Amino acid sequence: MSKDIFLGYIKKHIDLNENEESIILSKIKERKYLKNQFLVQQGDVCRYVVFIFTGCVRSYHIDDDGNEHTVSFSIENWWSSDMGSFITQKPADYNVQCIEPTSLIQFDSVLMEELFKTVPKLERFFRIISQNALVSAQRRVVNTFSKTARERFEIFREDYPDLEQRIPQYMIASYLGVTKEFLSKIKGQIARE
Amino acid sequence: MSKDIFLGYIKKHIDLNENEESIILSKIKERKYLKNQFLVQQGDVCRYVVFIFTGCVRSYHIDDDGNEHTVSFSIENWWSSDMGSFITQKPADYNVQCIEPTSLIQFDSVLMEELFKTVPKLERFFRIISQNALVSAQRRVVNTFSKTARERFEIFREDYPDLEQRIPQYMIASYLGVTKEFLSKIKGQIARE
DNA sequence: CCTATTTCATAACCTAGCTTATTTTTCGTT
DNA sequence: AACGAAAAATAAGCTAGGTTATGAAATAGG
Repeated sequence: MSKDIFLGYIKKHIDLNENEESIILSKIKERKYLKNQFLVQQGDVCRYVVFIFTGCVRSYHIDDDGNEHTVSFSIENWWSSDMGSFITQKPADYNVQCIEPTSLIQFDSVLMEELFKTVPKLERFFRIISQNALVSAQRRVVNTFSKTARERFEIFREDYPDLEQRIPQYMIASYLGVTKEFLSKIKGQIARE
Repeated sequence: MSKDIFLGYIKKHIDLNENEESIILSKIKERKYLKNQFLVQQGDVCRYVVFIFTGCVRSYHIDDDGNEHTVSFSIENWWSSDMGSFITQKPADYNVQCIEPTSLIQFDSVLMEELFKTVPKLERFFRIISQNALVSAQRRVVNTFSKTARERFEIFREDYPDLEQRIPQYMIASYLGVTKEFLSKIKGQIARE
């Protein structure tokens, strides 16, 4: 059952006894979204952190010129949220949108604080998760500066194996920080080799 | 005294009783570095997370072409480390180097785990710190894609008020993701307005 | 105080990646 | 199956930012 996958994921990082497990399960909610539905919209306050069972979710920012910039893709057994908005409860900088039908587990921000009080170990869990996310965000900054668009595309393919087949190309371009036209050119180049 | 500043900083995020304070103080070490000394060198394992009292520290990666890319500057009352190396105890991706004489507090990775056991609240503290750092790293990715170099320079000036006067310009360029020549051009432009 | 080294400015030329536009392909809907 | 809309390919011309080179100014040591 899907909640076992979820607890299993947490237990990779911290130990939980049965009591703690049931407290956690009582505070979370399983939920399904259709393709294109939003978990958060830029400007709204983000109320949830989610853990994804199946499907795929994209976080992206729309800038003043109307261009989209993808912050992350989240797939099976990954987390997603607008963390800044979630922790401050201020308006979100990002849209978080399903690009496939998605089933997931939801952590409400209020219930999350309660959960931290009753199961303080979860602080450790989210510390570890957050540190890992920080490390990869920093690596992405460096890659953006030190690698060409083509190299970043190849890194994307390694980081997200076969996600390329599941999502439109313009989203990949907006993740790499190039235009869709230029990504198309890169693919042409690669194909011709 | 400087350790009070340090505890005060922690107490902005979590409450500590006197006992907890003294446990923390017993596990940390105050230390001074000279200008240009390294806290970590790329390839070594990072053993410390540090909290800076005075001075300034820069984290940067040297890529395969020998170019430097600055990940972050850390000044008074900020944290610094190669987080990826620190938590995995694998070789560091970054150099962490003092660009001024610096006095700081050091958390050793082994003592840190002990500290988490005796003062579990600290998990919460580092969760919050890490989430904040994550949020700003993600914002930096988006800015890199959505803003011009000049706009990023202006954001740098806001994010790090008057740091510009303290450090060489080529380091700022490597933080913005441009060459020092181009940053010099930008400054010329701004001056001419 | 003087010298050597590092840093900064400027400028000419070059290229990765952007813009705009057109055509083709794919996909969702009826 | 067939239509319209979204996505992808391709290409010509353009620009933000890189490269290379040279000289001037600031710093650090001795």
